[in-house]
Amino acid sequence: MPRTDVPQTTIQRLPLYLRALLQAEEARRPVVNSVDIAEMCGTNAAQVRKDLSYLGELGTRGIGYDVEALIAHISSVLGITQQRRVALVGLGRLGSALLSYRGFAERGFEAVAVFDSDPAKIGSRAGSLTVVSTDDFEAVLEEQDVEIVILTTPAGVTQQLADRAVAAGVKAILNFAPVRLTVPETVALRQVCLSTDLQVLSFHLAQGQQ
Amino acid sequence: MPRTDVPQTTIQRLPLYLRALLQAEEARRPVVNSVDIAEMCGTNAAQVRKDLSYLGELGTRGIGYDVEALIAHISSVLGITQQRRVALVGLGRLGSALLSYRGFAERGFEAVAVFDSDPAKIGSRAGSLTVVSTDDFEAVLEEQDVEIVILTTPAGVTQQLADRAVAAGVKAILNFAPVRLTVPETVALRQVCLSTDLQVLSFHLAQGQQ
DNA sequence: GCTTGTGAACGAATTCACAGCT
DNA sequence: AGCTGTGAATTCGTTCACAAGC
Repeated sequence: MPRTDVPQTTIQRLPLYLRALLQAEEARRPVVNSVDIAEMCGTNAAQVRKDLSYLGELGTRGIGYDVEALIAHISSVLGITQQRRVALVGLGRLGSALLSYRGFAERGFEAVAVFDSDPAKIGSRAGSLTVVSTDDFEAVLEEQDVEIVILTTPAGVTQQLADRAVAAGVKAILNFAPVRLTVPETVALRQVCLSTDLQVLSFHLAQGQQ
Repeated sequence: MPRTDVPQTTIQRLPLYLRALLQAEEARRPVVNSVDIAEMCGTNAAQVRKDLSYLGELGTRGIGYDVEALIAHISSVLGITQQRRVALVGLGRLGSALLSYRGFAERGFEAVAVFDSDPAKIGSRAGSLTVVSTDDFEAVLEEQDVEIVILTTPAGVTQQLADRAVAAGVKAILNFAPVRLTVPETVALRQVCLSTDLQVLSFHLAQGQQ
């Protein structure tokens, strides 16, 4: 089970494969082969086989991959067999959208705390949760045993909140604020920049029209 | 001006450099060097120089890069010196959040149409725009000369809307729906999957706790 | 002296092609 | 016969290290 030296790029494709497999499960297909998965994901079969081979010998030669077993295995590698406790910081429009996004809950991510600094929002309801002041950030993070923090806060305060989250023992951060965060090596960090994608598209437009 | 063979990875970093440069401009710094940019972006200086060298000889040896000039040049390569006309499809929570996101307007992306299929929303106001029925999709896309379509629609209808957008002459699509879209080679496509990032973080958590 | 721009070295990821199993 | 798993080949991207220029 050589989980450690799985290439970064492979890890990023695992959620994609998982989605394809869940579709196959939905369609009551017991088995799929690498060509099927590749078609559903927009990659090629060799890539799929190579990626899956990093996780072990999961297929059967001459047959393909057992859908149920492969779902279980990928879920296990991604660490989503257990619920992951998530806190959302910043209940603006984006924060609210993420909080109500079913895709998170479906993949085993459970929102257990919502923070905001706006007194008008503190104490109000957000889904099944009550909005908490960022004054109580560390205390609630520890109390709720939060593993992942999602930041949708204004750029200026985000690094500081990240630092506090790290100090409170949070081990993973998903940042939507348009700033480059610095965190210790031991903390996993993903930065999502929504306007980057538009700019990349714009580049291709500029190419196309010469 | 060898814009064509700029590596994909470099293109993805250009928005990052641009943001750093805009910060430097804000701070009234006339010149920055590759070390400065690297620090602001969390990369290394060699990477910055190599990336920028793909766009031409933009720096001055012994000095660095002129902030204003470099902003202008990167903006030009990214094709955001002109306004880009964008349409949003699907005015759910995520759609609303994106519509009100200042980061888009700041980078030259102008929302010129908003679509939804919900009769309750059609005709209502969204920012300065009126929500239009997807029945009128093609007509309005052409009339408004839309270049980029952002899809935040339910998975099931998304491919179909993408096809219609392509048929209406749209040349770039940003897809937030959790489906893999198929579009012609000539159309630029970016897929954003919000739950992928959480799953990648979860993988690292699973690693950490062994 | 300082900093860019870039060939060359290196490393990582993808693709190929086929041996090995069912 | 069919499909996986994987070394080998290739492509792609990053980093090094230094010559060229201010």
